[in-house]
Amino acid sequence: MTINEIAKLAGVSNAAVSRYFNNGYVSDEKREAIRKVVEETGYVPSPQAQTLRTKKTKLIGVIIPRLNSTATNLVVNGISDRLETEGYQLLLGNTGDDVSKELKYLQVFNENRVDGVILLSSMVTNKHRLAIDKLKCPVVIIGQNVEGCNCIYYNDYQAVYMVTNFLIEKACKRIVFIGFNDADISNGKQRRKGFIKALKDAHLPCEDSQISTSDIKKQSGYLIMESLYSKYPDLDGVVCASDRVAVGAIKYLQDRGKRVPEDVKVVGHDYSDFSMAITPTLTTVKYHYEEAGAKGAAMLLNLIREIPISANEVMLGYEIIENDSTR
Amino acid sequence: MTINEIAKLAGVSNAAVSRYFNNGYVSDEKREAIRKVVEETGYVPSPQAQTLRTKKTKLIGVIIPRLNSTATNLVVNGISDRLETEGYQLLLGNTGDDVSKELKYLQVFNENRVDGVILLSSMVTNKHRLAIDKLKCPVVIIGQNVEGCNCIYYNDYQAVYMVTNFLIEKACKRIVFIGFNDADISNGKQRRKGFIKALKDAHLPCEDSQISTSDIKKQSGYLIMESLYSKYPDLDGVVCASDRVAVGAIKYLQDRGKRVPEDVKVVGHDYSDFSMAITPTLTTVKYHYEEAGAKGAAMLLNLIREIPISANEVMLGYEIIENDSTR
DNA sequence: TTGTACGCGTTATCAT
DNA sequence: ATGATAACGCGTACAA
Repeated sequence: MTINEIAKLAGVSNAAVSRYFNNGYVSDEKREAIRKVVEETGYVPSPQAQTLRTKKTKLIGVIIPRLNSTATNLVVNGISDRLETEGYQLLLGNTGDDVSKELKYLQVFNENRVDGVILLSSMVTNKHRLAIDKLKCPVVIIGQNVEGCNCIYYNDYQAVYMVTNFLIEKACKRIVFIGFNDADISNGKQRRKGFIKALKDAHLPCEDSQISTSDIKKQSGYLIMESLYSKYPDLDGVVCASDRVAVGAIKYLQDRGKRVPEDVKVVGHDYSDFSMAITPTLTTVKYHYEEAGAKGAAMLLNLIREIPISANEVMLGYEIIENDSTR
Repeated sequence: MTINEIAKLAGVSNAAVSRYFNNGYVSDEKREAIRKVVEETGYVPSPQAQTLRTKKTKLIGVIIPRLNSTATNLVVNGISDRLETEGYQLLLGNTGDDVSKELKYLQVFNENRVDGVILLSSMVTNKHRLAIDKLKCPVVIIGQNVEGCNCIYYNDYQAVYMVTNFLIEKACKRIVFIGFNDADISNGKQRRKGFIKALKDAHLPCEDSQISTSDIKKQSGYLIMESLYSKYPDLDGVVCASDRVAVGAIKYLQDRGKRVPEDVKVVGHDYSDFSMAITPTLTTVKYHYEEAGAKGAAMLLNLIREIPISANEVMLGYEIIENDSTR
């Protein structure tokens, strides 16, 4: 079904049908005739032919490492909700944790495939920067502060600073930190820095060996806690860079006969589903992921429409959710 | 950058460049000349113009209720991995749990927007069937057995039957079931049926009030367990249709002074992240979601390529993951 | 207000 | 093996 067939059926020219769908410079009678035929046939204009003419795809490329974390899910939901109301669709670039594919997708999305790109990368390198500069469409990065790029990110640094302070106020004296390993994300670094700053400001002991890193694997929270505990049997506070790790840590402490929160207070990060599921319920830090997605989408839309945006780098806040593990 | 500009730069005709990218009927010297120019310019053919000619979009529409469950994530990962290797991309239709949008997306995807559609619907109604029949491209449904449609689904019925038996073999005599509410999914029905059949086959008591349903909300597992316990203070086994509900149920039992698994054995469903995180670790049923995504994608590719497929309806197995909550 | 005619970038047909 | 050219479905400048 093409625009010409519709035109013939409605007894008008193809131009009239085109106008019917776009600017709308059509007399009432013809409009009605067209409407009827369109209704009957279920005709929908070919988006590819439209793109060929207009250079607009109404598509947004979204590059993600993998759909396996609450954070990613929420961000994508936020993006999707915002774009959907504007008639845009998401073209997914799932890299399966393969960083080289992030670059590949940046290239694939180049030549008029999408009107804009949202990148949820774990780590933006110089190669990324280069690929982004080559892009002909606007790009928004979510989750990291990359200088000179449009981005939405979280205040990891301050969040960890505050949550560590939170433990300090509850009279914790020997606090340890379980972060991400170095291969991981810049967020990890910020979180670690926040932890160190909080201890220093409170004049509490802060040795390198109080800080440990983990893979995001299953049992590692348990094992890391074991190692930390052997060094600091007097520890009374644990800050974890993720809820998953916190769960393992708590489990080790409990197996060891320590009571949480009476003997040791524990906080996690990211407000995952476990936080309410485990015993004791886990105090955690909630980032505004869905909002980040929505804000990123809104920023991208403005860039596409060449509407001036108020800020290229937007930092979002966080929220400390207090539960039983610190009471 | 267009194919004509490349042709001019390489000193050949546009047809030669086109052949270079497609069938490849080009002499070695010209091939090399083209390769060089393409390399230098970074030229990529316009997918829209290609589609206009070939009627192939290399896009697969994926309709999902929302990105908020492990199941959905895994299925989409499975789809994405399989399609990516074949040069297809995912066009996401996130309905935000609004069923009417499923129909909308089915229509949006119609007129040559995608080469095929994968539908992860919570419940396929007659309206869905109608919309699917109208589609000009093949459709695969994942997660439900819909007669006459291509689909991949799980053996919920047998899984619950087996896991209930599992409790029976461990000498449970009074087993209750917490399922989904009726508005939800056909899966819910199958799971309930499997439960009833297992009890009947074992000649155990099976009253209607042993079977309860829940929303997928936070605390409801806790509250439903409370209600069931008041009716059956002698209960010694609980089958839950989701891990989330199981967590709430266990919590209630523990608060009530019951020991899990010594006094009451509990099993969940879906092998979510909590299953290993809580105490006791949760025995659960794992469905092969990622495999379902991959198989669905493979089936769709065959349909698109008009390769005969061995079966239109594929049922996948499951796995009982035994943990401490039933030991 | 309406219709004709051209061009968007590509593939495919047809001569050569 | 190669190149000129028509055709895909649409939007729009232009003439009417």
